[in-house]
Amino acid sequence: MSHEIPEKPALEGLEAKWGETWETEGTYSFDRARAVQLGKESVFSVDTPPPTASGSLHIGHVFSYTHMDLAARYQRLNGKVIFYPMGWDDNGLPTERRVQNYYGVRCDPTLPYIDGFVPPFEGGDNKSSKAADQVPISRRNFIELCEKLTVEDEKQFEDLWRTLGLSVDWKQTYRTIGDESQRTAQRAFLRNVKRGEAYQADAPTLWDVTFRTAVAQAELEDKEMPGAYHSIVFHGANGDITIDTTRPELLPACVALVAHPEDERYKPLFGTTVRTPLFGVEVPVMPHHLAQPDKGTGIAMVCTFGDTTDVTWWRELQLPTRAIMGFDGRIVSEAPAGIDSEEQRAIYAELAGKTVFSAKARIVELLTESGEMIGQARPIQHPVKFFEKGDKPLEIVTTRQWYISNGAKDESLRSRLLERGTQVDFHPDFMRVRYDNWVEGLNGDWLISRQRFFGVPIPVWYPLDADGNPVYDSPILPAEESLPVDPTSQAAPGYTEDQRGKAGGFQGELDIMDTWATSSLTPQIAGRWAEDDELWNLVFPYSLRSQGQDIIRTWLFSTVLRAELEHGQAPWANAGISGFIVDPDRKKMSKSKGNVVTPQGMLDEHGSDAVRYWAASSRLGTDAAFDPENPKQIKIGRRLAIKVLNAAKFVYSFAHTDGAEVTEELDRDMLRRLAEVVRSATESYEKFDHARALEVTEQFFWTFTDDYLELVKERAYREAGSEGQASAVAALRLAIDVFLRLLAPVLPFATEEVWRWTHAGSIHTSSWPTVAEIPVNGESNGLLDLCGAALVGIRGAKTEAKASQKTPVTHAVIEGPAALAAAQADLAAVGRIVELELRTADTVAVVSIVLEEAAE
RNA sequence: GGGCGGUUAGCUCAGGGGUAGAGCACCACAUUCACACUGUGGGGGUCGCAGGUUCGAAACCUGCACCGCCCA
Repeated sequence: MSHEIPEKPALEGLEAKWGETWETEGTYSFDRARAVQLGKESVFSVDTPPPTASGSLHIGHVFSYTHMDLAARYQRLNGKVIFYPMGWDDNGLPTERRVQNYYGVRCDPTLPYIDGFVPPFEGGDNKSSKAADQVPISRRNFIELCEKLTVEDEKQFEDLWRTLGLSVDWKQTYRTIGDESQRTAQRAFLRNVKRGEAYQADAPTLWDVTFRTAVAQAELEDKEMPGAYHSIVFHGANGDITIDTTRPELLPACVALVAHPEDERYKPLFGTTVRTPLFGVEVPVMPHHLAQPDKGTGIAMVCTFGDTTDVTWWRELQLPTRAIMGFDGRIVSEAPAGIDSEEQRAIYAELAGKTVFSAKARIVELLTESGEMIGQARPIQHPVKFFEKGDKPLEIVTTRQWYISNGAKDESLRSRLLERGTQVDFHPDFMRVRYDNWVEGLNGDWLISRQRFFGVPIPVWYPLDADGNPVYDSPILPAEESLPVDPTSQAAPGYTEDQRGKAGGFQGELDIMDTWATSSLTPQIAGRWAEDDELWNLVFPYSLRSQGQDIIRTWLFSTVLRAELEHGQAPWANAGISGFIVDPDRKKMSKSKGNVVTPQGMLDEHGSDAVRYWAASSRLGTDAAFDPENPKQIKIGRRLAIKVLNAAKFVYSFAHTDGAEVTEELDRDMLRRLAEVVRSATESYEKFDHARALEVTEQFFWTFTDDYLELVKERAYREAGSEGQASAVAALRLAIDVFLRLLAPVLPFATEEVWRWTHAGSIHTSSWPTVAEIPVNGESNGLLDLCGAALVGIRGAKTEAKASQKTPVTHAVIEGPAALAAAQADLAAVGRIVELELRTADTVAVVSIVLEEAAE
């Protein structure tokens, strides 16, 4: 049943109206039966980015998620069975931080659970508040709040995506903290362990002292920070040696001095030892190529650990460990090996318990008193490694952590990963280079354990020996059937809960997994890997991964890695990479600025089709400037959507003759042009070039309304079935039918509205237009363009005369190719020309035009 | 320091060896008969700079400058 054409069509309310209809009709549901029947080749599966359910969605999300939806909608119209799930990334640090601020609490795992706990407040301003003001609560209470808040966030996110018109199958949703995700993440991890791809190691680990957690390479960020060189004096057998350091507080952790092997100044010292100032610890002087002769005095002190170069020296020169940095970022109370005498211990005690900042100040005083520091500290700016979400510089501490091999130490794996990269079609292609660079630059395995609370538990236990010490080398693993498990609340297999923590018993792993360890498995989670083989085989490998360029090194890479380790193949055929949104002044849109205008506000104010048009007009991989004060592209999109409604309504107002043929030459030429647009738009969508498809469609649509529709409307107004009338109306209606489907991916609401005036079902489950369905196709004879040129001449003449376009013309002479004669009547009608004379010439020109005298 | 993109009209961008393009903005004109969230027309550019290839370069090559991003 078709709907009535409204008196005055409008965009307002279309989102709610059609969103509801699509939901009840199941327009975007994954049609599994059809997929099974037609086979995997018929399925177009999308690996969607689960947005972080911790803050708010911004305009950049709308941008890239629309790009993904355009591809899905095109493929759906093209007859594919679409598998288009949506997930929420709700585990991890961002959620913890948001919960802390929103409810004014913080997690203290040592506290007992409080039944019916009521947080001090709700709806904090989401700015970092002081830990001292937060109420400490148990891990279980904390996690309950995490779940409560993320469910609320996710509801809002879903509402926004529905308003935007994402053609997601809302029955296919998951949460990265949900049981299914935990089961998948733990299953994949267990298989990694069994194949030797996941392992534990005691290793220097980049450590964030604020969050008290280990940090992976992918989460690092360099920041330029002020620092200062301190010149301090070491004592050798043949005199003193001065070194420059920015970290004098690490002096007790000093294990060696290094200089470049070719550095003549220090060559004689290699192989000798020197004594550290204040502590008198004997350390070797050694050569290493990473020492920079031009930096400071050219000889550096190696501490365990000041920075990542120290780690390299420590490993390659096989130096001892004298760690002094605690997990809280304070100097540990016990002095390291080598500091043995009363006197030295007393000096060390002055530093113990101090923060890096205070320890530095005190040791400078001590060195100055002892005369072992030369001059004052000299301020410099230098890059310092930070956790990307952290506020304090990272420290390096030695801890036992879980790792997954990522090719950094395994050339065979690395080359396989590079190979997989070549098997994915990147859009645009140059984005592949970022993946390649990342893989080639990996220098450590993937650290996946995190000392946090809200995430997927690492599913292992450790047996305790007779002395009650954990035997890390023989972890106890759960059976896959028992997943998901939480080792902190469930007893290890073969043990009972009362053996927890007892000699001869077990202890559970406290750490959780890095959030990327879960989100790297989005294809497996959404496709129900190892749980629903039929579904899995239909959707994997996926057709498309869609994401932003900023997470190529994290999400894209880690997904390829997990797919390679688990399945030995690339996870997708295509990767569509969206650019990001920049301010009018070319800066990356910041939250503080971008949040002034919320996506929901944009959608409400301009309409979803208009916002989608804006996103669709940018190509993949291209950054888009966006000025919330003046959203030009959005307004243009809105105008297009309104034009679609009105043009269609106009066309449907003409008397229509069933089965009429398109006989008039002008009508036939318009259809030939339309066929060319269909061909071109199809080719563009096949290449994931939605912007090009939109451009060619839109351009011809305006030609269609401004020129063709004007040229034939007088003819179309005539009595039904009269000379040429039926031809015009048949051509108009066919063109609208085709245009609607060409524009449906970009303007799903306006096109659906119009489509239902004359069709029973949804436009979105109709079929993509083809050249074959247009009865006239082939090369255009140029008639429409000739008429367009003649129109410009006529209109120009009237504008020149400051006359209305409706002013009648008593006589006009138009030159042009002889073909123009085929449209003589239409030209005369649109120009209101009583007597139109055509003369043959190479180019179109209005030679003379005589306007009727004004009535008054 | 290495890599990747970019630099075309006031703005946002397309194009890509053969007469410089679109939309917006601007200016002028029109105005109730699909559309005022309107229609028509107009002005506006040494295509970042310097070399080279070519009959011909905005496009291809080389170098440089500047902007952005990624990695050291």
